[in-house]
Amino acid sequence: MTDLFAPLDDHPAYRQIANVIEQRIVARSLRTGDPLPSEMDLARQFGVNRSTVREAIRELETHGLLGRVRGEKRLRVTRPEPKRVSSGVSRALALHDVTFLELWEAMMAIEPVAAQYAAARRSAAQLQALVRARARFKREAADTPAAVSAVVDFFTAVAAASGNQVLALSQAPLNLLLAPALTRMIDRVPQARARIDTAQGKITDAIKLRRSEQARTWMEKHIRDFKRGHELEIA
Amino acid sequence: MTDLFAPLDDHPAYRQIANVIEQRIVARSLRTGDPLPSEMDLARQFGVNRSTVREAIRELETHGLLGRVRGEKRLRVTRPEPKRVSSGVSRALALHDVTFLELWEAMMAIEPVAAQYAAARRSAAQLQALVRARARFKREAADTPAAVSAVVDFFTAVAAASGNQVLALSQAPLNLLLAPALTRMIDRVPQARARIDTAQGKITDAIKLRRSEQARTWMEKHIRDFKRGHELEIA
DNA sequence: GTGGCAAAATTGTCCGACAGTCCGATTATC
DNA sequence: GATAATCGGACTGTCGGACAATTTTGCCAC
Repeated sequence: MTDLFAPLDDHPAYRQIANVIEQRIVARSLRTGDPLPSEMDLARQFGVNRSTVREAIRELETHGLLGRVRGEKRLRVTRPEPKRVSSGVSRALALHDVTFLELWEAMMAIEPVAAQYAAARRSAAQLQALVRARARFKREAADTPAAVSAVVDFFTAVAAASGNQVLALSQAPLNLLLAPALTRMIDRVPQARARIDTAQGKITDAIKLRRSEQARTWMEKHIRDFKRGHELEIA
Repeated sequence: MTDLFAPLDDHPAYRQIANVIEQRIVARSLRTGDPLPSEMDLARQFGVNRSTVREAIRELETHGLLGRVRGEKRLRVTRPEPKRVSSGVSRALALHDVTFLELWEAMMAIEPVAAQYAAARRSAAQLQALVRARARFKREAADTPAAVSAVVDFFTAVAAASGNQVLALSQAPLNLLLAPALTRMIDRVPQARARIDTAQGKITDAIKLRRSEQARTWMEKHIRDFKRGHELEIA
């Protein structure tokens, strides 16, 4: 049944090095903001060639664990930004051909809860961001890509206002997947814009007034509307 | 407010190349399973050195867009596996110092919904996986790391059975974050194991009998228990 | 301390090389 | 004829060295 011998996978050097550095970062022995030693230095320390170190570094860089502040040359330890991480997730999901229904169900699970916590915990600045995203949607409603981007920003702002990083990071990939679906929908369903505007208004008000239950309920209605819109669109 | 001009970041060649290949993959012009041309070939096509190509390839490899089947030498286009993707997310979250409460709130949003859909849609095989994970927990309850891993597997099996890839992928990082918290808790709260066992039993039964509402309710109770356990633990 | 400047260090890219290994074709064996 | 052993080519992982462009650093004058 169970194999007697596990296949031994040889880790190439660049992967081993990446792992070692990654563990240092996760263990906080290399802390956020610390500059990384130079490539030559690392090569010396690990006893490998600089090319090998570079390949290892690329790995960590794409994970968002290393990065450089603009105009600077040396790499520093960075905290992976939600935006970067979530774009990877949504690309993965896109490649797995997720259906609109799958996306919708996940949104239905997350967004209302995020709205609820946002009402309870939003800061003034977070409310501001919400209001701005909403204003932008009103202002640029005619320009489809801009309008869609404003909707995405609105959701992002709600998630950020929830004060819960896990929710925010779980939600972020959904936005990126929503964008294309919403783009199609918003152009083909005439009443879509008005309904989005209404819902965003109600949600914003509830969050402003710290009415958790209302925020949650309106977000639910809002998301439900997306499903109706999608059904109208494909009909 | 918004800057008029975005700072133009000069993309190094290896990043540009990575982007080009990535777009080909996302656009499906390179399809899953296709072998990638050899490094030398790519270098020739892009007009750069092989070292540069290699750095580009590392990026795509860590994103899970490229990989190789064991024992094979050439890279192939791969679909990013949830496991790989979610480990990146959870590492990001860990580095952002998420609190137990944040994690718990997110679990509370996702897991009950996943259980509900699982009851409605699980296949026989998926139910099997669930039952097996549960059995493993009972069997290895004494061995803390094994028990924790069994709990994680149980949650993963529920999410998989939900038939919703988005939910599954949103849930996966939560598991990885849960593990350390659960490890501490399970050892310090005597009744934890019994309560987990009860809850898993109820959830499994509900999913087996396709009782969506019951599955959801019991999962909610189960997750709530984690919070109580955590409060007991730190008390 | 501040500003300016030249030297040293660092990154991005290139070239060439070599051992180990995988693959395909050819040849040897039953 | 089918299978097994063999061989050469192709490819990857790693190495060493090199060079232009740019950043960082050390130093000096103010």
